[in-house]
Amino acid sequence: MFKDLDPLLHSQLRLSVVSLLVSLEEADFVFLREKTSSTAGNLSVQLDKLSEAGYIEIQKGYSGKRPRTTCRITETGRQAFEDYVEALKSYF
Amino acid sequence: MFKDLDPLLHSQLRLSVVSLLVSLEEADFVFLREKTSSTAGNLSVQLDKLSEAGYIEIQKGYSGKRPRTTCRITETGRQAFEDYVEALKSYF
DNA sequence: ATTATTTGGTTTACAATATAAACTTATTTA
DNA sequence: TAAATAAGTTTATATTGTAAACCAAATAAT
Repeated sequence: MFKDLDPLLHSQLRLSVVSLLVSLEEADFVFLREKTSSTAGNLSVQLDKLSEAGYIEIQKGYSGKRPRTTCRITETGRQAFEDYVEALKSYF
Repeated sequence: MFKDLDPLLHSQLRLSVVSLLVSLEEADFVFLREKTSSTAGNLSVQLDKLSEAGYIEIQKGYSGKRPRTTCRITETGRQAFEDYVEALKSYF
């Protein structure tokens, strides 16, 4: 009847992040924080979860002297997003 | 950028219930429990929340001698569902 | 030169949620 | 009349989501 919704994506902030990464391929922490209007703390936690699940890859580097965390979606993450969108359709 | 998702509907079970009620107009507790594959306890709690928010109306009556709880969606609930679907589009 | 502020985060503590287990009350069935 | 089933509700627990507090480094102000 209703398809299960991946709990990892069924969260406003994580869904926003993945949604952005699906089209952008790469985005840094500050960009994501601004686009999602989230706090840094919350974003940090949610990025870790997505990373833990293998949905995104996180690279910590530097932009000049300032730290710069960049994220990109993985194939797993892209697939999960597609599945999520598909599953949602069963509710409408 | 991303529209806020009504937390009351952004829950698999509550969304399932509202989704059913939007097209069915009326459904009883047992029907909802079966269609959503939920436990009675969980369903009971979530129905209360939807009712509390004015998204559904709950009527407790009898079918013969057995108790029968029937639910129907309210105009508020129907509108909230539409808004939720609309908001979701901003993520895709 | 030292102090204060900003930047880019992470950790942690707390509040809210979701969920199932346990319970209740009434009704059949054995 | 005892056991099982039905239809829920209540309550306890585990999981989440979130922001506040924190930290380290860089830049700006005095």
